[in-house]
Amino acid sequence: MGRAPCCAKEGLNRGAWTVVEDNILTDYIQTHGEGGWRSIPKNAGLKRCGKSCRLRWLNYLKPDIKRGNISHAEEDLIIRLHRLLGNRWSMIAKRLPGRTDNEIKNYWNTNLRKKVKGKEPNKVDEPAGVIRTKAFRCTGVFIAPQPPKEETATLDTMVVPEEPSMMNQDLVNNAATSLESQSNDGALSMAVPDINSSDFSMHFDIGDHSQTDIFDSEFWKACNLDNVLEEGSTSGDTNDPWPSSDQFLMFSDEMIKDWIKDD
DNA sequence: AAAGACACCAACCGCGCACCG
DNA sequence: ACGGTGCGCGGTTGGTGTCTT
Repeated sequence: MGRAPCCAKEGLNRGAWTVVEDNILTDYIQTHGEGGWRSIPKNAGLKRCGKSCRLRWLNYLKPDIKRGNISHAEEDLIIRLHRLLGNRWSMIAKRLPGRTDNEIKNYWNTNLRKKVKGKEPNKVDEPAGVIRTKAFRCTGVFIAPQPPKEETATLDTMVVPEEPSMMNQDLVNNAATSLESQSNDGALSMAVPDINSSDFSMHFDIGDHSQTDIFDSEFWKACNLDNVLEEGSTSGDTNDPWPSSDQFLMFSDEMIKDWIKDD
């Protein structure tokens, strides 16, 4: 028995959406909210598949969608995240507010793939060392101190800002506590560092927690890393939260190798 | 100016997962 | 525990615009 199609294909419009269809869908969702995609075409009077409606809304009509002109900082972040995550476009998109997975995927395929391949000729589409969010295990995270000013941060440098306002001892303590409390199997441990120490660094084992868990974790929030990104914005646009290329949170190759180590 | 090649990107497709009864 | 349903994801396709010859 095959899988039932998501909707009957007969009598449905296909291809590019018209302005009228866009308006109908927008009006309907603004009135009734997102969700229930399968029922939207019928209720809104659209001759479209529910999936198609969802895609159109999420990738094009949604009000907070930022279109076009992917900045240098965004491009930089996409490359870095792709290096970490591979083709996990939705995860990458989550770190780029206003950008959709489809847009990032297209941008990668049309612009960045060539660029990255050119820089790293031996790379395949899915770079070695990407974090597979399900199959791979992340066993440790190491946060290194900020490099000296004159030292240019590389793709392999993970940076945490020095300013106490962004990351103070309380936050670090809270981060450790919150992340540990999220570990229900006791697999996680973390040494709380002294951030005033000149060789401040944090290293902790995170057991079976995935990359997704890290991004969504209280730890990430407690470390105020999203604010760190905002502080680093270089575009001058207050809606553009993205930092300059030397201010990103990155993971060293060593860490990545450790994460993907098959145990 | 015309035709072919190439680039871009919106949309489609099929699969897997989560949820619910 | 199981099957059905809805949703989200990543890969792919195809239409359209732009560039090159």
